[in-house]
Amino acid sequence: MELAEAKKQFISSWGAFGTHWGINRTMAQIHALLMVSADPLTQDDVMEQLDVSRGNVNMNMRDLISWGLVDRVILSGERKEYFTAEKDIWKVATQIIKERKKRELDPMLKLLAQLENIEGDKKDKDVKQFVDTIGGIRKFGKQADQMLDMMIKADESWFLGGLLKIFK
Amino acid sequence: MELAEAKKQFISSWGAFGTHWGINRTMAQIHALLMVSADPLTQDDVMEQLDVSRGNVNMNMRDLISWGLVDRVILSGERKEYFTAEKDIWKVATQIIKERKKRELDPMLKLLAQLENIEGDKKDKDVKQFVDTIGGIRKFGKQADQMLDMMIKADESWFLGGLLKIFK
DNA sequence: TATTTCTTTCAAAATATATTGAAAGTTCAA
DNA sequence: TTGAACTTTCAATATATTTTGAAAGAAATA
Repeated sequence: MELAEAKKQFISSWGAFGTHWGINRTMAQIHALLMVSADPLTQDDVMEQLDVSRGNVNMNMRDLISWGLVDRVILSGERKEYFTAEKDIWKVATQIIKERKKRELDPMLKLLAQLENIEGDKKDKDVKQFVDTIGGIRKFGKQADQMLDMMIKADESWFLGGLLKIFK
Repeated sequence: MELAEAKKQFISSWGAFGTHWGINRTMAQIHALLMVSADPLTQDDVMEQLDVSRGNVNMNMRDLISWGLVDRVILSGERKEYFTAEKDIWKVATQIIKERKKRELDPMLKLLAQLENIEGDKKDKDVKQFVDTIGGIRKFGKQADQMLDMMIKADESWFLGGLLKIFK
């Protein structure tokens, strides 16, 4: 397979993959394109290579920056802005974990804590089932939260090397 | 807060949460409803409590069953079908991991393996960047795959108790 | 077998999400 | 300043996804 063809396939698959995880296709594709590009790209480069509009690129690029996955780069002597993506996948993963935790897990845990304190007879089977389910989810969520915090602080070699031995 | 109000809030939040992870709102809400219901429910129960149509309930219920998160239950002497959800959140999580791995991670790893074998001069910086990025993602994906396999096989107490000590 | 009860299907409609592109905004060099 | 080069915004449009509901299908009962 040629480089150009392989790039296309990767970008397309990364886009489809993203849609299964609540990320819009174009955003995932821009991310994929930047990850496999050796040099920073301009908005026009991205527009051309992915065949999408200027506004689309601009908005999704901003979103990627807010996720901490893409950076603006100013090349000296150049007027245009360039964009580049973190290519170390461990850093990408921990960054995504960090953001999703902040945006989704933490608020969910907050809500669950509130819901656990409902009024009503704990002997009632409906009340009991509710409290048990919410309690179980919350306990699990808290453990996950701690585990993810540790992943964020750890470094890649820990994940690649050490972890497996521990699990055996 | 009353039980009814708390249930509503949980169902609504679980639905919103789902949409951030590529799961449609109604499917997530049905799942939430069944998780906090002490007894199995019929399609009509779900239609009424979530205020959605019969067809919608039917299709999403089928989907939940295919994910292994909901089971059909026949109550003896009853004509109607009932539905119930697994309430142990550890089992829910491992089931979701198992399915997503099969549906998404495994095919992605297969593709990455193909993409790594591109033709072209490895000295070329574009070729090099592509191969490096794809290789890094693949290596990471394989480790994640193994780690998730172990989680699937492990039991909840391992996650709740043992893991944390290991991480220190 | 006919009738009732319940389940499934799927085309059409409704809704939600993503995309476009032109206009407005900004920055910088001359 | 002016205007060329570049970026951002956002209402309108297009696309994708979800939902509805009525009709068809199945299964149990009389």
